[in-house]
Amino acid sequence: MSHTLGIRQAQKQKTRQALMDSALQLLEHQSLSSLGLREVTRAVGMAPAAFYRHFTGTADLGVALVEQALGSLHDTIRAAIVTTGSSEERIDRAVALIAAQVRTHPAHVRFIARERHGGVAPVREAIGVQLRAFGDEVAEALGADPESAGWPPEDVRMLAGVYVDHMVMTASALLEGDEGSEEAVLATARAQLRLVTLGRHHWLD
Amino acid sequence: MSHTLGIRQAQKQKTRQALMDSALQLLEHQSLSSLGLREVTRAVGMAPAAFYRHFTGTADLGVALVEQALGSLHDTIRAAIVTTGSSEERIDRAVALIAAQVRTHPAHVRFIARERHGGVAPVREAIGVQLRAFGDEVAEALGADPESAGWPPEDVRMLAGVYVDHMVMTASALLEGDEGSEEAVLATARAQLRLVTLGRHHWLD
DNA sequence: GCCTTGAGAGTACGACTGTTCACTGACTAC
DNA sequence: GTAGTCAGTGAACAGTCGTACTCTCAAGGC
Repeated sequence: MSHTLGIRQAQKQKTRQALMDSALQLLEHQSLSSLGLREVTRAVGMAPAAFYRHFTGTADLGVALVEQALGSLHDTIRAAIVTTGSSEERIDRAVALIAAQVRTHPAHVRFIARERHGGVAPVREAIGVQLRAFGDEVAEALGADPESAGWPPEDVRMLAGVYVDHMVMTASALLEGDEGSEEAVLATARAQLRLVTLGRHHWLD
Repeated sequence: MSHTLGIRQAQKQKTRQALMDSALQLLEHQSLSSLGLREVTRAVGMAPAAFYRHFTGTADLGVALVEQALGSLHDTIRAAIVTTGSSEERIDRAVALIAAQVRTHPAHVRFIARERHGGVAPVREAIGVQLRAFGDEVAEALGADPESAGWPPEDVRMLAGVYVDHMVMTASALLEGDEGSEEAVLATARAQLRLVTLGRHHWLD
């Protein structure tokens, strides 16, 4: 599949990426429904009309951004679930993973948090699909865990939903707080996961 | 304090409310950062310049909407926490309360969910203040509960945060799903609360 | 090597935006 | 009763917006 693509295609993908990067930067201080097509092209330094060579409109660009922000995260998350160790260690690793993701890709995280309930329906839908996919994958991983033996599948899926929601909440909490409060947010996140883990241990009592 | 206010002031408050109502309606399909001042006045049927008699801009209007959407909810939530009964009964009542709130004021709930991480900083801040106040109030109510005896205050506050976050998540989940999936969302919400309650029982083990 | 393709430039269009200003006329204080 | 206050009007301002059009010219297929 990785056949070398021509100079032309390569250049097109490059400017497409430039459009997405500039858009992501502009979205730091506004939401997608107010992002102008001209605004993006101006930031990249090209004519407005050229935008249409890559996207049908800003909504389309938003969907592409969702793909980029969440598409590559599936394997990472799946791997995080199946790590071994005590509950405490696994919680630490999961929270550290979220913190790392927020630190390395803050703009992507902000975009997802902002547009998850934002005003652009296709983008909302795309994020919903991705998060539901995360939930399914986490549920599958949890189902394989011996601790989930005897659990009804819908309860496993419910628990997976808690983990995914908590991940999103923690990520956006990290963005909102000033950088000094990072450790406090992470400590709360760990405590919350401990609470859930405790409930999980006694679910079938 | 309830001294009859003149015809003039009454009329002003009336149009102010009309502006807020129209804005809320327009915000059903877009976010605040893309809401135009002219758009709102057009919906109300008055001249654009008159807007400034009531708000300094759309951000100011948004903050007023936050106040209206969440300001009156404090007593309701506080009352919901202190109800008696078994854990199961209390969970049912809490979830029913959320469902009722979403059913009676869907536009307000959508606005809060959308702008909580939206592109307008003052509005984000106002929502954050209100939700933190909810958390504090819930924490205070939880602290009075005999079940929380021996809990460190920060753990009580953490638990309160879980409840508030869960409330917001459930509310927005109700909005996203089609009306047929309401009972499924509520069932999941109840299960999640049961999980947290279970963890709560064993927190000090 | 030539012919086709297509990314991007440049220009122009009408519609819409936030903000200002002088104004009107119903209410209110005295 | 009269003078002043002030919510709302209507016109005008300079910008910005999305979109359509023709044009250019480097890359790629044959």
